[in-house]
Parts: sequence; C-alpha cells; structure tokens
Amino acid sequence: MVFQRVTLKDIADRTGVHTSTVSRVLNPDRRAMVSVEIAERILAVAEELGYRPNTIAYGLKTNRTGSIGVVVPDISNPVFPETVQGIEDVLIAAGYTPILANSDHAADRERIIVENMRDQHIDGLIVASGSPHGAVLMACKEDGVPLVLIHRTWDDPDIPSVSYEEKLGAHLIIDHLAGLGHRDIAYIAGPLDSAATRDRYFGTREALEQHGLRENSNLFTFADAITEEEGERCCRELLQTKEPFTALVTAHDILTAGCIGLLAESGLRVPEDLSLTGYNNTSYATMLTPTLTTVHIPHYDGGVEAARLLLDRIENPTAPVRRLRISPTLVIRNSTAPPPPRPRAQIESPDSAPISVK
Amino acid sequence: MVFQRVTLKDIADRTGVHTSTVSRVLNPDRRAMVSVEIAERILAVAEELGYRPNTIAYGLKTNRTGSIGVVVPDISNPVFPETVQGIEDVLIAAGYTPILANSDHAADRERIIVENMRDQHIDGLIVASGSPHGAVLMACKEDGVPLVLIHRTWDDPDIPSVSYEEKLGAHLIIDHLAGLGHRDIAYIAGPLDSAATRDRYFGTREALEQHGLRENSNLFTFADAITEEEGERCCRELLQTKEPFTALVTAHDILTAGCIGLLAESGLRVPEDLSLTGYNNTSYATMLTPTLTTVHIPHYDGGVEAARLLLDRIENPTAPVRRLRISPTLVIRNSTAPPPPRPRAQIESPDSAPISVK
DNA sequence: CTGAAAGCGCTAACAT
DNA sequence: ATGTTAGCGCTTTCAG
Repeated sequence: MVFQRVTLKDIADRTGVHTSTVSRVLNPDRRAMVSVEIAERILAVAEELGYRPNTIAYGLKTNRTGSIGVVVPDISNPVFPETVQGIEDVLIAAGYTPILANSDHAADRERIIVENMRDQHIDGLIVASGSPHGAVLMACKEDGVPLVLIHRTWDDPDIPSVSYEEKLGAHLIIDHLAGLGHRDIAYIAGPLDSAATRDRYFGTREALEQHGLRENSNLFTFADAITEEEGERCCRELLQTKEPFTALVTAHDILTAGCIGLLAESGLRVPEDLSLTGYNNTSYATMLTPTLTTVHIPHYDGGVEAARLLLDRIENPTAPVRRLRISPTLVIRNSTAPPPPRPRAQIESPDSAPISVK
Repeated sequence: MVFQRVTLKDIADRTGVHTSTVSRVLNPDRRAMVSVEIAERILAVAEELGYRPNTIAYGLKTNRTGSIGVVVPDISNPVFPETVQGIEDVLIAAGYTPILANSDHAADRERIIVENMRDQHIDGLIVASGSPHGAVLMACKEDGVPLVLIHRTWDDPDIPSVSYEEKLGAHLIIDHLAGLGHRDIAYIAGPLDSAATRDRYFGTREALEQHGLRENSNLFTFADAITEEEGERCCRELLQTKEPFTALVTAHDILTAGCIGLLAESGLRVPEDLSLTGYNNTSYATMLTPTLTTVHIPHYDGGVEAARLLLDRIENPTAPVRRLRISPTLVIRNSTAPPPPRPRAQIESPDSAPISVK
C-alpha cells in the first residue's frame, strides 16, 4: 500500500493530546472517560483526516479480528448460496466479516482451509459440510475456537449445530407416493459419506418398510456426487435393471434434473408413466418440465440460525450447547401422479407382471 | 482463543537462541544466513511444537496480509461461482487467501464491503460487477491498492480488467437466427446499469440492423434483474403486445428459463412455433427442455486470467496495465429451428400479416 | 553467523 | 481526566 494511513498518533499530534486519549475517545465504551471538549476536538480531527482503525494492530493487541470463517463444500450447489446468504446477513449485521471458502468436498482441502483461517485468527467458524474433517473439528474444539456445524450434527454433543430432519423429509416423499398408490419405487441416493444424504437414504428405506413396500435392492442406486451427470448415470442404471417401477425418488433436485432428459429419450412421460421427485426445493424444481414435487428445506433460515448460534457461542462460551433440528415440508407440484395401470418404466420387459394399483 | 499459540520466543527459548535467529530460519529467503546445525535444530523444534506463524503480527510489521478481496454481485447467479472458482484456484496456488463477498448488486453495499476489506488490509482486490461503484474504484487506485475488474472494463485505462466481447456474443445469436430465416426477433434485455447486459443489448440492435431486420421497439423489453420471475414478466409483456415474432432472444439463460413455463401455457412449442435462446451457457442451458442454444462464455478462464492480472500487478506495480477481452462462442442446441410458415407467437391476433420466410 | 534493539498501531494497566 | 508505559509477535536494521 503506497498510501500512508492516518494513525492514532497523527490525530494525537494534531490535537495536542496523547494517543491513549485518542484511543479512548474512539472507543465508544471508554469515551465517557474523556472531557467533552477534548473528545469533540478529537472526533472532528479524526473525521477530517479520514481515520480508519488499523484492524491488524487491533487484532494483534486483542486477539480478535472480527472475521468469521465459513466453509462450504460446493458453492455451485444452490443450497449453499442460500445458506451462506442467511449466515452473512446475521454476521454482517453483528459487525463481523464472513470469510467464505469452498472445500470442493475434499477433506484435505477442508483441512487446509481451516488451518489458513485459523492462522488468520478468525473469531469463529461455521462449517457447512456433510462430512467435515473430524480432526479439524476436534482441534478447533480443543483450542477453544467457537465452532458451529450446519447441514449435519456431530456425535460430540459439545459442538453446536443446525441440521434438518432428513429422515422426515424422506418419509414425506414416500408417504406422498404411497398415498398416490405407488408400490414400486426406485431411489437414487446421494454420496453416503455425507450425513444428510445418508439420512435421506435410510429414511427412505424406513418409510418404504413402514408402508409394507418391497425393498428391492435393484431399485436402489448410488450417485458418487450431486451432479446432473451422476443423476443421469444412476437413472440409466435403474432403467437397465429391467425391474418395473412407477416412481423415481432422488436425494437432490440436481440428481432429478439429470434424469429428465434420459426419461424423455426412453419415451417415458412424467408423471403419466412415471412419477418423479426431487429434494431441497431449489430453483431447479420450478425450472424443470414438469415442475418437481420436492422437499422444501429452509436453507436461508438454517444459515441465520447457525450464525446466531455462533454469536451466542462467542459472547457466552460457557452457556449450554444448543443443537437445532429444523423440519422440512413437502411441496407438491406436477411431477407426481397416481401410477399408470400398467407400469411402463420397463418398456423393454413387457413380461414383468404389473403390480396392481388400488 | 483460550489456547496459547506457540511463538518465535517459545522456539528461541527451547533452542537457546534469539528470536531473530528463529525468524531468519523460518523465512526461506533468509535461512542461508544461519548455520546449518542451528537451522536444523530450530526447524525440528518448530515442527515439534507445531509452530504456526502469526499472520496478524506479520501483517502489522510488513503491511501485507496475504488476503485478496473478491467482490461478486450475486453468488446465486451461476456465472459467479464459476468465475470465483477460477480466481480461487490461481490465488490459492500462489499462497493468497481469497475473501469472498456478495454485494447483492447494491452499490452502497459494495462500498461498505470494499471499505471493510481495505480495513482488513487486503493485498489486492478483484471486483466482478457489471456496475462497480466508481468512487470506490478511484479510491483504490489513488491509494495504490492493486485492483482488477472482471465482467467489465472501466473508462480509466489504468485499471486492468477481464471482459468479454458481449457485442460479438449478441451478433452470434442474431446471425444464427437470421441464418435460420427468422425476421421477427423479440429481445429481453438485462438491467442496463450493468455494462455486460448493456453491451448485449446494443450488440443485438446492431446485429438486427446489419441483417436489415426491423427494429420494432415493441419487441424489446427490459428485465429489472436477472431472475426467472423477471424473465417470465418480460415474456408475458412481449406476448401481450400482439406483435408477431418467431424468435425470442434474452440476455441470460436465467431469463430464458423464466419464459419456458409461460410459453408452454400459451401453447407455443419450442422450437417448432418459436425459437428461443439463452446467454452464458450455464447449467440451465442443458437442464431446460428443450436444451438451449446459447452463447458460451468461459467464466472459469476469465477468473483465472483476472487472478493472474492481479498477481502481476502486485508483483510488478509499474508494468503497463493489461486489459483482456475474451471472445464468446455459439452453442447450438435444441431450442432453435427455422421459423414456422405462419408465426404463431401471437395466437390471439391471427390477422397480423405473417412474414414470409425464404 | 548471531544477538540486541527498535518499532509496526493499538490497548490497557498504572500513574498522576 | 489525561499521560506514561509496556507489550501483543514479528521483522529488520545495526552491531558485534
């Protein structure tokens, strides 16, 4: 920086007082210690000179930087911009500066990011990740770095978190489909190393069982990533098993998006021949044709809550740890309908006995 | 931070040398000044104690923080995650820490963000914005804060930038449609306070003129934001003008996405009755039905170049300023086709004379 | 080759 | 009510 910043000393020299007096005036909490006339003079000069406190020097002295680290696994997944927006709105309003970083779902990149952030002396950390790096979290906890998880909890009850009732979300979808009369339901799971998609998967199996629907392992498939490509690959796999199904459920709107083109190519109409569902109620849900029945998760609100939890933690480190769980809701749109009289999902295998529909 | 960090002094005490010696060893450039045995002992102890340099103290001393501010107007617009990814990959590889912030297209929020960042003593700034706050940019320039713009240039040739040949992009689209035989082309522009969408708009008018196509102002409409809602609103407006058109061009895939549902409701098939185009080749382009003919902009590469420009600037502030312009390409998919024999875009006005097609 | 000492800008005892 | 002083952790002259 070529430019010379104005310091407390500059103001002190100009007003004929000591830097400590200037410091007191510029700190609202200590302003009262100083006589009004001097305070006013100092304030005027500070204004005139365009004084900006040096946060680096302040940080060195006080060990507080006003920065909060926010780690997300994939900023291009639309749930994270929403979450981040909620986090930022709260933190900025509270006078903090959020520092956002992308881990790309890579545990070691996450480790490096968090180390960097800690080197920068962040005052707190929010990790939005389905599979945070355990050692990193433990290190933060041990070193007393205020930490909040969002999108998952952690076994250790000392770590505050905001998570969603993912199993409930899965039940909402299956209940809806079962209610429409579907009995053969295929599922595209997300990567199981993420707690959220794992819960959706087990929740789905649980719900199928509750409805007395057969859990045909041929109708479960597993995406390696939350991308359209993986959705399409899994969808192809399901169609090739030649097992009949009348509904296709996925762990994320993005996976569902990947199915649509392939289904159209296969001559399957949604929802007439096949019901299709999403998860997360992202912008994809209304953009696709047909619009998706999906599970709404209030990601913005989750971000807000996570930020509040962190501020609580910073201001009151000894208060009991809170772990929030937020419930999702079902949004019914145009991609689901009662099953066709004869399942058409496997057009190549007309001999497979159609399952009767009430 | 409850936890006590290990400092140079800790290492010095443990090895029986002075802190300045430790400092020299820990700085690769000055390591050679110290005898090998001592250096090794210090390195071993540093490793053992888990020493991490205090970047705050370093920053106070050197006036360099290793942080680079990155300001984007809207992280939920998919072009920005791509751009940011390119920026981050370069900056992180060079040992810098990018600090990302969202201005929400608000000039005063942008001002506050940049002020905050400057208070944090960032070493440089990349502003990705269609309409950066002029005063902010001038202040950075005057104060010698290295600055690069991406997504637009600035009149002042002293500010390096990466921008795209937006007019060319607009020409590519119109050339393609004109080549298919379209003569009545409607346009949904983006907000004109952004340089990029402004250039697309004027480029479109220019291209229409070049092809001798009538510039019917009834067929131009202006979105207030890059959202699906605004796309839909503008599309409705166009349909209500009762002017016939056989192609609908927009300034952004997101605007195009907003049109699709409404067109379907109106009974217009794409591309049989109406050709439709996007811009930016985002994930929307392949997700929508039909897939979109659109303009591909290499946003990731743009981010990479912007970061490199900034690093150049930091390392060599006196080198001549470079301003990059990157050319877009046309991607033809399923949303464009020759116009129908009789334009159907205005089904309510059958009396409007159909334009002949070669 | 290594140590001593100063100082980056600020805050917070401790004096007066 | 204000000034003095010390020091946060580090780098960097300047001596030796």
